[in-house]
Amino acid sequence: MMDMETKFAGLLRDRNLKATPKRLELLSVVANYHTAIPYSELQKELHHFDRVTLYRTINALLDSGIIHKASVSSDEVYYAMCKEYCTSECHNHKHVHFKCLECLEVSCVDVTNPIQIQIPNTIVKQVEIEVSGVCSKCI
Amino acid sequence: MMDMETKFAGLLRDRNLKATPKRLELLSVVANYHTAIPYSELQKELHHFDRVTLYRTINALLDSGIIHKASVSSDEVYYAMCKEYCTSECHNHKHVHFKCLECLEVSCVDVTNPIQIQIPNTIVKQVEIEVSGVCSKCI
DNA sequence: AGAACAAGTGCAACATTGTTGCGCATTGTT
DNA sequence: AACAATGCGCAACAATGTTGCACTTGTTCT
Repeated sequence: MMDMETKFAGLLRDRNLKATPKRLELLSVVANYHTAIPYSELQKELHHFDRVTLYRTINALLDSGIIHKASVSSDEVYYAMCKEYCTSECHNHKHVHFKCLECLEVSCVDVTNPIQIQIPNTIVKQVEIEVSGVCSKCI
Repeated sequence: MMDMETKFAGLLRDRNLKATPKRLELLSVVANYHTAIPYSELQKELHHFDRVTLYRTINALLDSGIIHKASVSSDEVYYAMCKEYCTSECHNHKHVHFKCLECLEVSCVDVTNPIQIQIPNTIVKQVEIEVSGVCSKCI
């Protein structure tokens, strides 16, 4: 089986991004974090990154659809790997973001039956759903 | 019929906030804007406010549930009046936020049939839905 | 394997926004 | 009218966003 690093390098090269050590490290941190990782945690784990490098690396990965952002209830920003193949134009997720109000963990939850939302006289292109509540561990 | 200013003063006093000219002016700007107002527009219309005053006024009104925030697709932040009676603990909206990708307007759209989301083994407390697409004017 | 080119990174610098403290001004009340 | 609680402007600092530029590194081509 292909190891993580090889897989990440492939993801990067597919999008014409160079597979640099910084990017591979950031991806490994994001991927190994059990849930969506808060920005502050990324900073902590990657404190040896220059602030600007962290900023640009995150942006590059967001733009190219390798990671995605989840900002539930407008406090801190969280990042997680994209599961499906996403591009800069279209982040296509069949999941919702769930934030536990107790432990503050944010996770991506797959939804079985796709959520249909129709708004009269409009074309709906993208739907983002952010749910907050209490997770199984905190009940 | 009660004029706007009197109505706004009532909203404020209900929540033990003083009905100051600044707050009344901000509320009138938010209420008279045809859709959800972007922060930059608030700044523009209220450039005679001190930066900190704008910040604290917005926060006070958010906290007390007189206005609410809509941040669709994580770019600029938008504000709109709360239609139902909200409190700091519970913003209770039966609407979704719709952002037109063409004209960039954000509006609150009422949904007729409430959206039910269930996640196994969790307690769902709040659901926020942000939709983007093309509005009727831009089709 | 090495050269050449395109892309990535660190540093410096500046802009914007968030946040707090404090003294003065204003509102709502007695 | 006067008092107390709250709101407001100013100053100051922190955090983050953003850009330019010089140096380094990954990738490709030979």
